[in-house]
Amino acid sequence: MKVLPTLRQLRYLVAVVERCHFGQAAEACLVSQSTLSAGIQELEELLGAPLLERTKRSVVPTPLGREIAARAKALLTGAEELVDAAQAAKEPMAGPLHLGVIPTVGPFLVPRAMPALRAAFPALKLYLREDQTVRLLAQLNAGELDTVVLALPFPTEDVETLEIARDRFWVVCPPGHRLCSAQAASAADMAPEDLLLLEDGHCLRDHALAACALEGGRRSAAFQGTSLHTLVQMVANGLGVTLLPEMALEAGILRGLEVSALPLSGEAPWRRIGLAWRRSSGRKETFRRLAAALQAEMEPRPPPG
Amino acid sequence: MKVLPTLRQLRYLVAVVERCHFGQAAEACLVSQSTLSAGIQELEELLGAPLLERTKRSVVPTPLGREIAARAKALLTGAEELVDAAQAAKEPMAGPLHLGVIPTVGPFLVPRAMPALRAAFPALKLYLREDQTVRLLAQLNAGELDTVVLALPFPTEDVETLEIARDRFWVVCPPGHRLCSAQAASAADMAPEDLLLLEDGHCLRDHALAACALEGGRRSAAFQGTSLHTLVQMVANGLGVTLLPEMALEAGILRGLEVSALPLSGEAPWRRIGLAWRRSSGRKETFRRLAAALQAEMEPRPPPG
DNA sequence: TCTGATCAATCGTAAAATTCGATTAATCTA
DNA sequence: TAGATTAATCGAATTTTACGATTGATCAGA
Repeated sequence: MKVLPTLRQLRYLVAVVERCHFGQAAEACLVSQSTLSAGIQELEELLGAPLLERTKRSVVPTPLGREIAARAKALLTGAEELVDAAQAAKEPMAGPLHLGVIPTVGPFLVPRAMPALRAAFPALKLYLREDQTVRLLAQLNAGELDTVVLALPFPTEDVETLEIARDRFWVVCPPGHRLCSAQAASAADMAPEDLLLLEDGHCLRDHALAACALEGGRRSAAFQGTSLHTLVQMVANGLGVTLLPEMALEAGILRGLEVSALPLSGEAPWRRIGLAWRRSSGRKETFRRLAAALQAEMEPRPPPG
Repeated sequence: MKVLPTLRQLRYLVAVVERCHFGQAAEACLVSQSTLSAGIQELEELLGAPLLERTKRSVVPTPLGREIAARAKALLTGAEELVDAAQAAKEPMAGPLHLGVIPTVGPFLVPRAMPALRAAFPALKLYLREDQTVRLLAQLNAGELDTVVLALPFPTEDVETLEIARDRFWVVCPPGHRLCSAQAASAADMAPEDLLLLEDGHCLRDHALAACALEGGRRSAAFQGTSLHTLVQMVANGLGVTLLPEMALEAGILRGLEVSALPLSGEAPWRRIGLAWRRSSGRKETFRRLAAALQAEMEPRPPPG
């Protein structure tokens, strides 16, 4: 049987490699600097190789140290997931849960669903974080988030998802615009328009373009907004038309504005919203129930004005 | 920061779940029964849930216990790989290495390549194990094997491979057979023959059939042999023809027998032999060098008689 | 129904480890 | 050069870990 390092030692290493500083690492690990120093040395002795380069006032991990630290971090995440699995087996809907949401969903889903979630799962301590898809997924994989609400599909493996809503696109145009009179707008209708979209990085941009069967490459930065509210203002000022997700309309994003909205028609004129979590997570039952609750909460409502 | 179990506790749990017996598990862990018992209880207390059902003379893991044990085993494997990575970074070609080989390669590759491997890597302690592909892969993923020599492709992910040889198929037929006079045999030539193959489970069976563009379903069990030597004997007795890999011929499998051999022609009349290892392994450099050495050793030789 | 055997839990004690605070040695800054 | 910062080292206190012996429960066979 092989001699293994302890998770404690590995935690010390990860802390030091992340901070390049013994004192700060020790503080983060809630131990004294001498304890952490000794732990690192134990690990280096066990592995028979230097993991850190101590040179003139700065600590730098060796290439091997970086490699070992990465493996160590994965092990620590796995150990946490193991504990989560035990906890969730007893009480799936209890304890802290770090939930990420993309910016084109968060402001509309959170106010709408949170009260019901709080009522249904009073023991669940929900910590919310809003960011773009790629960053949320990075945090998910780093174990900093437990689960994420985002638009499907997205480019990552090692993740499981459940769909919680289909969010129809609506075309929003200024008063008097040629599309206003129609019952719906087709993808073909959109091609000649000045289409206002969010800046790069927002998945809504790509999904909106896809729903219209359009390419995004040629669109200039001048037509990019930083939030859906900004886009609506630009439409109201006659700069063009935009596509908004139905949940934004249902949240009243057009209230008090002189613009018209009509549903997008076509093959699949919506984006799919889903809940995602690490394949290795220990709380899948928690996420399934959370997804079911979100799905119920996001059921389509009477069509928005 | 979450309180984590120790790897020691997890190792105890895995040992008990695998054996359903405290005493035997303690022996396997090289600790006393009381120590192991205490360790398990610590773990159950930490996780706040029973992992084992102690009932009348027998120990059975609870569903949660099984789940936790599976996760624990993965963590332990990961920790071993971490140690391997450190060791291999210092000396890639040193230490114990558990190598699996499929039965249609082992008897021909091992005698041929071992002496050179021993000479090239004297510090490498090679432990060999011969079994069929699926079992080798199971053992590879369980961490019981470090690397495996098998035929490509095979149905598994989480594994990296390098090709080490292309092993041509030869048609072996009894003296006076209609094919004997030809320079080579095509896939079409094989269709009407009584083709003798290994029994199910040997990947050589499937790859040989594929090289002839034939289906395996209709072949009866009566035409199945348990080893390549058996097949050759059956051919010598006039029961049909067979396909042998070139490395078997080079090893002299036909010596002293009244049979003829001619190369198979066609699109890809060979099987590909490769070295495989866990994607998460810490000894990739070791495997790359081993694959290179095996490849050099298995270079085609002057065509066999 | 007893008896001996088996098995996991428990207990008390010895050994080993972990931790901390204080100190040291080295390096950098003012 | 004095002071500040940082990681390593040391010694002592504490905690953890391990062991052997024992207990209590269950089972098999007489």
